[in-house]
Amino acid sequence: MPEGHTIHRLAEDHLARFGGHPVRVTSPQGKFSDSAALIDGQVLDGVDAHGKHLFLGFGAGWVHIHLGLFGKVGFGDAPAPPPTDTVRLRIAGAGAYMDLRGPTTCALITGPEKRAIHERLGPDPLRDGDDPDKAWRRVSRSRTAVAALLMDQKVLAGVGNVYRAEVLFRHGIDPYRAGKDLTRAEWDAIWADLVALMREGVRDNRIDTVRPEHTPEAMGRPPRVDDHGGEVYVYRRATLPCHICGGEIRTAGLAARNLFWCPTCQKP
DNA sequence: TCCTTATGTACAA
DNA sequence: TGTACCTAAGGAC
Repeated sequence: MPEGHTIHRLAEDHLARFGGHPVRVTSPQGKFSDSAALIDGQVLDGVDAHGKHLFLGFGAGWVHIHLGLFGKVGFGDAPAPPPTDTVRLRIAGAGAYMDLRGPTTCALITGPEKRAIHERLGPDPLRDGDDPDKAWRRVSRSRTAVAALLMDQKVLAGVGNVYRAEVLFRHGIDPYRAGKDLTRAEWDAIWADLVALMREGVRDNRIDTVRPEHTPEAMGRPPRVDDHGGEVYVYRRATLPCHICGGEIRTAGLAARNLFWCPTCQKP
């Protein structure tokens, strides 16, 4: 379930549960066993997150985690139960444990390797001080559809399929519009909105994008929470009525992912 | 029990 | 553009 807000939240959660104390590190599934042995018993002394990349710092290096599409982190209270055979990484401390399953990446890397990852990622709305101008320089020169640019982690880090669909809806922007046809004001508004939405996402650990005046309650419709855990305008709402205009939400494939938008509220 | 689907990315052709 | 990879849940049989 990972967009950038999930990863930043995980960084905070790891620090809160394990920071400053030695932990047991194992790989019940086996693929991370050699590296786990190198950090087992060390102190978690720092965490970092950039886009969808999570970094856990130990004396021996950084554990680089990318959840991909299927990866999941589960926390629990100590004592940890026997792990199941799909647990790639288990970290167990005095009061809590975490199990990582199904990640695209779980690897022990060096400081320079970590730096190289930061260098190939675009600015992240959740990293204080990241510069939206860096993203604007690429967006404003590109003929690529803005919906594809928002998902390109080299342009902008942390936005995934939900935030891209929702932020374009909130700004009434057609997903197929070329990046170079966005105005500077539109880009600044999108960035500011992502900063606010994703910070809320970290705080609440879910994606909510519907403005108070558009909630079902405010619109006189029955209350509802979307089945991915938050309240949204268009994501996975294909063929359902738009919260604002009542027209049908449309879906189409774009860059191997499902795109959702309202053709009435997001005119070309 | 099998099939589909999913908030992602990398690499081959 | 297609395909491979990692896992689990839900729905169709």
